Amino acid sequence: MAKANKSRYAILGILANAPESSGYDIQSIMKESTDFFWKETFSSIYPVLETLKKEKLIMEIESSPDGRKRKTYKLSKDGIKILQSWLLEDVELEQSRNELLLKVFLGDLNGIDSSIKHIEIYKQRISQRKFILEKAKKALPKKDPINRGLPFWLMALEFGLRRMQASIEWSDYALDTLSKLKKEKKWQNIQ
Amino acid sequence: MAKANKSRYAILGILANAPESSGYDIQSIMKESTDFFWKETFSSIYPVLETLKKEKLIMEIESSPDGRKRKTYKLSKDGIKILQSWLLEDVELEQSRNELLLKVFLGDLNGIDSSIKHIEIYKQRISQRKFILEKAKKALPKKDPINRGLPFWLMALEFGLRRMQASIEWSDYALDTLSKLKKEKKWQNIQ
DNA sequence: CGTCACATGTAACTTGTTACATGATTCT
DNA sequence: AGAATCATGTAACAAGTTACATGTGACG
Repeated sequence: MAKANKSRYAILGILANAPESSGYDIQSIMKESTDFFWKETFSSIYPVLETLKKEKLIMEIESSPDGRKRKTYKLSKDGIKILQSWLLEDVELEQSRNELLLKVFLGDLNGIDSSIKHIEIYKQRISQRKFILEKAKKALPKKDPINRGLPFWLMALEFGLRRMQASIEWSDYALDTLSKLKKEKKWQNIQ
Repeated sequence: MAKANKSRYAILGILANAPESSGYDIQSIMKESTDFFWKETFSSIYPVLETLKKEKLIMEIESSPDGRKRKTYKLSKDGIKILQSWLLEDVELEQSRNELLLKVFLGDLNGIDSSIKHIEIYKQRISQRKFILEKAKKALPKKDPINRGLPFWLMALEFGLRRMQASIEWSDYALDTLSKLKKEKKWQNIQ
């Protein structure tokens, strides 16, 4: 079976929660919410929006010309149906590549210092992201107190936070292991 | 800049550690070791091998015709250089999509039971994978006691184990949250 | 004799990314 | 006036996946 186009469901999903959004809005909303587990670029959003319109899963809303030329959309009944049936389908487990791990795995080809550097940078970046997510979590309940989707967003957030925490702890363990290895002379001066 | 072809480095890396491997071997080795963070299919391995040969980064080894027709390869000096300089380059942080989280995030569109089901399946699958990884970890030191790459592989393994553990714990938390939500009547019978 | 593991590849397709291209409005 | 943000798109390219296609050797 051909790979399913999942961008469309993400876009339908955003549109379901935030009708009268434009392509630009969709990207902004994703940046504020789904960014750490799902991103779309304009180059994918606009064509998908076009396709969805042709398939009558979304409808363009006539906008009062309030200045900017925006095209805004909302879901059609078919769109809701399609989205909901996708939500019911079993999840395909993501099988992503992890370049850091590949480099760590091949670390013996390259000297320990290089691995240490990679992991330090990695730890820093993840910590930054975690910080941003923590801020988002704190801001959340005030921002949108009666939003039905709130507990679901929190759950997703929590997933990110816990995984990031695990990654940070792993970084510390790995850095520790590497510095011990480095002290054992046999690991030094490898090229 | 165009996206770098990373398959080539993974393949070079395997070949560096296991010279005289064939495309088939490379896939088997990856299946046994890098599988949880890096996979290649035959459809990518064979063409990449061909390209690498043309670029003189690997060389085909004349094999004694010991029955099966296999093409085996080893790195050239240039191949080693290219691989090592890639290993030194900063890691590009993976930004993968997580379909489960997208469905969790949009959970309010679809009733709680669906989310529960997704997460239960997810937890099961991750637990299975973790079990496999744990077995690999236990088997490791006996299998290859003087392998220089061993501590690096262990580090990668440990990353997988910790992340999976975090995912499992998150699953429990999420299932708990959902079952509480479900008890609050207001969340029931949503369509 | 049949099946599993070994073994190598091609073709078609989907998808996503990067770079390119353009222009309006709001804010300072 | 200039910068930032709003706003929408196209074109070219790279990469990976699935399905297709074929054949051998070992083992029970």
